[in-house]
Amino acid sequence: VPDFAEPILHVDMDAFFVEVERRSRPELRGVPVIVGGLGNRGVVASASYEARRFGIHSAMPVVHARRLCRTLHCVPSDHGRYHEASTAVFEILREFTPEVEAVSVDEAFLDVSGLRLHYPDSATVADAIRATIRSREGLPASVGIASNKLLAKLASQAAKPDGIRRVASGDEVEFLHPLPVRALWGVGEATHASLERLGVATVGDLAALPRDALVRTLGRVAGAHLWELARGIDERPVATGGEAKSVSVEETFEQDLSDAVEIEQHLFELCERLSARLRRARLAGRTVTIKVRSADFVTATRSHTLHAPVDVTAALWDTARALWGKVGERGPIRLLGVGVAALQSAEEARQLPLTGVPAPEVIEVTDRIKERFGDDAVRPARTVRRRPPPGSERG
DNA sequence: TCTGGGGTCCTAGGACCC
DNA sequence: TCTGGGGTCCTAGGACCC
Repeated sequence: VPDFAEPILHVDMDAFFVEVERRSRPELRGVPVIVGGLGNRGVVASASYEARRFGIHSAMPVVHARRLCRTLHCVPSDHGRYHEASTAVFEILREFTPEVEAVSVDEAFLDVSGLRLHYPDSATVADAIRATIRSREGLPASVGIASNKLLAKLASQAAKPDGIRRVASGDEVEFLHPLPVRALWGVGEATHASLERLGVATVGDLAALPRDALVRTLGRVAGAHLWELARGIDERPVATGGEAKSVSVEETFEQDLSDAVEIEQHLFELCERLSARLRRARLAGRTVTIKVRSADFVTATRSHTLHAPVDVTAALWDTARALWGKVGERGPIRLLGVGVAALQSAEEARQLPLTGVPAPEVIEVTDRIKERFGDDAVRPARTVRRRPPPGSERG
């Protein structure tokens, strides 16, 4: 049996968060909908195709989207549900082949070479995948089919919404060269601006540039990579597995924070959330980073690498507080974040004894209480606000 | 219009080591 | 007095992705 000529599939869920909401809320079908943060600083996370016709797109501030479409339905994000739906979709993909690379919560590459004894071609596999996701999960997916990841990804974009598109071997350059350079993986706003200055608008223009010129303007790795992509060359394999390299939490405040005590309380709460996520994932890490964005949107990071990996709040907090002291005065704060990198599994990372760290039994018990009754069920006294929240009687 | 949250990877300089 | 070559690790920032 000959190999498939186009063995790589890119499966991309259409308006994923919106479609998950629509399963349980029929009134959202066929109308302009966005899912996103609904606070005054929220942005669009997912927009229905009806909403996109108004010029609405991901990452756009919600207030702006509302102005573009008077009848827009705005739904607050519920990441727990999207995560569940994502798990179900990935289970379906892995029923077809174990060669699945998760790109994000709603996107994956598949190498379906191994199915050549069971299907006449990879397009038939793609049809079966789409039909299964539709019937079992009630969700639309688009699939791009090609000889490599770059082209499969671009093909799925061309297939959207709820479609399928194959780039036949031999037709790669014909498909690729008319596309705008911005469509290429790795060409963002900054690279696009640099390329525009070189007179590059399409992928075809890019392919006409000498390799040296690209490496000079974009750097060694990015330049060389882009030069190959412009020719349709992409030998990156579909990589399964892929362990997390960092874990982080961050929060943009409804109003910028100026009060030092309040800032420290938020930083502490972030350490708590991060610690809970690390332990749930059975991970610990050595490099702690804090992120601070001031009112003018300028972002600074400070990081410190410890001798031993940590996962408990107290250890994260000790380091985060010391890093906060290194940031210096920068006026009102818009965002705070805490992250951990240089990860190891918690089992191999036996922690050194640290002062102020609660006994393992205490941590285990509070984790179990939170699993059962929610994250707010047990909290350190430090995270209790000094002023009562609006509407509460005693605080 | 005014810019979320969670990630990955690259670059560049400095410290440090052989 | 003038001071190599190469490697790793750490830190800060930035581009990019969904």
